[in-house]
Amino acid sequence: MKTKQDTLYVGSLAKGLRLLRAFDEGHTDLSLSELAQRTGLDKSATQRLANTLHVEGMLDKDPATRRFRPSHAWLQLAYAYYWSDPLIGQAMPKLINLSQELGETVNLAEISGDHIIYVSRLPCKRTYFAATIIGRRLPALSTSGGRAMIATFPEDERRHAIETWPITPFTPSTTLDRALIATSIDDAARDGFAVSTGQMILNEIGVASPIIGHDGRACAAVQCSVSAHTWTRERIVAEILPKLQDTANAISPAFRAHRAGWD
Amino acid sequence: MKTKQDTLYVGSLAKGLRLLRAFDEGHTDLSLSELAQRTGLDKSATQRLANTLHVEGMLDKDPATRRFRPSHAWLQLAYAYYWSDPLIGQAMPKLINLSQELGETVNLAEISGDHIIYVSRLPCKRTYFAATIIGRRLPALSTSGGRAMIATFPEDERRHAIETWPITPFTPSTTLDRALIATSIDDAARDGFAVSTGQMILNEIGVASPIIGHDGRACAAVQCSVSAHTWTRERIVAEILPKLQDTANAISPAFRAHRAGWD
DNA sequence: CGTTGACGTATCATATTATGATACGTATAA
DNA sequence: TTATACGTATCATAATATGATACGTCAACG
Repeated sequence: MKTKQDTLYVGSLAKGLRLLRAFDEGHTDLSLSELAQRTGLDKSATQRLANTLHVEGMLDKDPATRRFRPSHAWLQLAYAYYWSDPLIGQAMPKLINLSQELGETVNLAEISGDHIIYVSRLPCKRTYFAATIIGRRLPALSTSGGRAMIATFPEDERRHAIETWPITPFTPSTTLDRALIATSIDDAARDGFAVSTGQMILNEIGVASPIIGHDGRACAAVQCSVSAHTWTRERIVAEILPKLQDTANAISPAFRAHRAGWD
Repeated sequence: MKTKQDTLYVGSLAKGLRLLRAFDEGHTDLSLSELAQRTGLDKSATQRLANTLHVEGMLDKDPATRRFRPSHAWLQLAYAYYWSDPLIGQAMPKLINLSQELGETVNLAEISGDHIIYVSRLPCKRTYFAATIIGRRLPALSTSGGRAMIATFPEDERRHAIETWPITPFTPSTTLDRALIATSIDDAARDGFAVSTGQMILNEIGVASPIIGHDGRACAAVQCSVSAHTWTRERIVAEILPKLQDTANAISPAFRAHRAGWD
């Protein structure tokens, strides 16, 4: 990996990207000062970079409050991403079928370092907002999708992930004990699917089945989230799992040959 | 608007953004040379900027082919966008209900200059890929959503849009005659909804109802696309339209007070 | 098998370009 | 009114991006 003092490294561009990344769920619109504060850049630099992003259409600016916001261009980037990811095109029609058959929310998650990221979501029921939008990153160890994927890794990688990947306590019932997670992943390796309960929000049950890539490793998972108020683990395994696994298995072969070793 | 030779304009950042925008549906992964060609930058600049984007995690790079691809970070930007757009949070639960009631694909479109952009899509049926992913921009005049929105504009703006906004012939039946489009928009102004047939793909009927913002102007629309093989205009008006309009009308008041004059 | 060309990579002297301290104008609150 | 915080504008300085150039590798071709 290149160091940041390299002659092949353009500092101004990197700083501009920091402005973009300053926006997140807790920071939906930012003033110039807030932007400077969050990026650690000084006021002048922030001013110039923010203005550039505004002129280039990457940031909207409220003329009254002078606050900046992500622009529609951010969605256009997502659009380009969707075309570039070979998995999406293969998976989308099958996911639509699945969500119609189940009548429950269906997600497609990919591994992204030690997190999973939701790349497609088909909400069928009212849930909390964050569960309805794409691009959300969650610690892989705390999600059914992440566990389903890790379960397909070779022994040493799997152990390394279980021991070192991050866990954030989202709810009181988020599993912090890595031994318990190891058990859950062992189960997933044996059964071919993973389950998580109450990891991200209370009374939520997630079940996921891996999409196997070119080398036997999963790089994605089909996942389904249901409420513990209306579902039991037994009913999930009986009614949801078969169709979920069929879908994941149908996507896997279509996906092979694509996506070798991008880093 | 600032000129590009301003001291408040950081050229390197703008050039970096051009690399990002070089990716689209027809260009899912690009080599260094292709990147240089598409951006008009010389080889050295492209090399440095692409390397920076790679180091910063904005571009993935295939170690074998040395080709660049959008990274998961592009979806994270979309995630941030969703939180920042006040309309989304209001609309999402209502859109989910609507799609469940109708059993047909439901979209949320916003106006973006002279185009519309799909910010949320809830596909229920198998359709072509581009119709299932967010961030797609289409000429406003050729879409039911765009027409529904334009119909809410004051007379002069409406006429200006009809006369000057772009039209791209996507299908043989795309309406190129602006007088016909004017009629369609007049109808929409009278009826409170707009219809389009075969504009983007053949045998597709779109129907849309505007979401009215703070000043009586629409800045978004709820839209539904169905197949002409299974639907007639009459049945659409009878069965789909009432629920579609209810949804749009339910979103409008919740949305007011937000989103003043961002540019 | 050697040649050619296309491409990705690396280097470096030059001056273009970003820098950030500073000062100004304005709105809000004390 | 005064004080404070913020967005905006300017400018001399030097840090940083520039792009011409050269090198290494691979594949196609004669």
